[in-house]
Amino acid sequence: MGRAPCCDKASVKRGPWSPEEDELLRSYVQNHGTGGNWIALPHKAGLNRCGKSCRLRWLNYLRPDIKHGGYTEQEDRIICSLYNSIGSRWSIIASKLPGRTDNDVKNYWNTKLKKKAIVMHQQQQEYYCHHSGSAGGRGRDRGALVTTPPPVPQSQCASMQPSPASASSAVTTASGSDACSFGAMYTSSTLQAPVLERYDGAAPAPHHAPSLAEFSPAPPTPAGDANSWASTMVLDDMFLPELLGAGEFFPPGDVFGGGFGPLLQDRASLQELSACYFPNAQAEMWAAADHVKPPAGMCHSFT
DNA sequence: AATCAGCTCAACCGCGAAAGG
DNA sequence: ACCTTTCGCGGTTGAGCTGAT
Repeated sequence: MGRAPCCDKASVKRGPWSPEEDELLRSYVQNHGTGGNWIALPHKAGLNRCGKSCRLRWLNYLRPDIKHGGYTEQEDRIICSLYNSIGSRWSIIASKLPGRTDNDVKNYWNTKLKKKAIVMHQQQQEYYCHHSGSAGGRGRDRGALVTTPPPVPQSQCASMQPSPASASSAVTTASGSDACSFGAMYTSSTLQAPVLERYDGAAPAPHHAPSLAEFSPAPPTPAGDANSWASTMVLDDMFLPELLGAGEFFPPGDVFGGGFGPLLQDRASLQELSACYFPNAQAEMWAAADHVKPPAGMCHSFT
């Protein structure tokens, strides 16, 4: 037997909201708040709507300070960076983007950003396929902890496992293309069987910023080109630790902490979030870097 | 002008988690 | 400890829009 519906779907209005309904809901919430009970709210507000529908309408559309459309390139990068790190945890991603809702971010990703990222990934895979003999050099000489995926032949793309990010989600429905796109970036299922490798090459120059040509699957493309943008976007995520200097908390080059670096307001949050979503990887890092101690009281604000 | 395909995004659905009795 | 109710989340759907043919 299935779960009882939250309301009688036959008797409540469904579909698009009218301006009158919007005004009713807006004025009620502004005057009375939600009262902590969305189920009872529509009746009190004089709306013939399901409580869940009211909640969704308020959160995604009527709430003040909501921004619609007009995503900046920085927001694009944040979304892609977080998606790489934690997968489709849209509420968390949206919480790092003031004025954006999880639904909005999710739609934006599904309709626009994903395509850009896939184009980038396809280029990158071609590169790895053609340079598989030197795959170990991916991490480059940065003295950094990085995940070290084996080169992924394009023919294996369809059968790839979900990325670690997707695996971290309770609802894992990553499509083959998604898994292919992002699994190949940070593969080897860090959550299930962490494989962290330390590269102990020559010490890098301080704040060494890898050039796109050094890592890119394709020759640098003209500025403004979509592929160039996509490549830069994801590559930034891998090297964000350097950009933000997160090495004090995380071993330099850590892709997990790095992805969140510029997004969180303080480094404690950065560390906390990383530990919550990648406990195995975090333990590895603590073990590998004796100057990093696991703090008490993890996962208060992100789970 | 008509038709079609692709895209966008608001809204819905169902599930797990959390809260409360 | 258990059950019920509610919340919050992520995936999916479909109506409307837009551009191509």
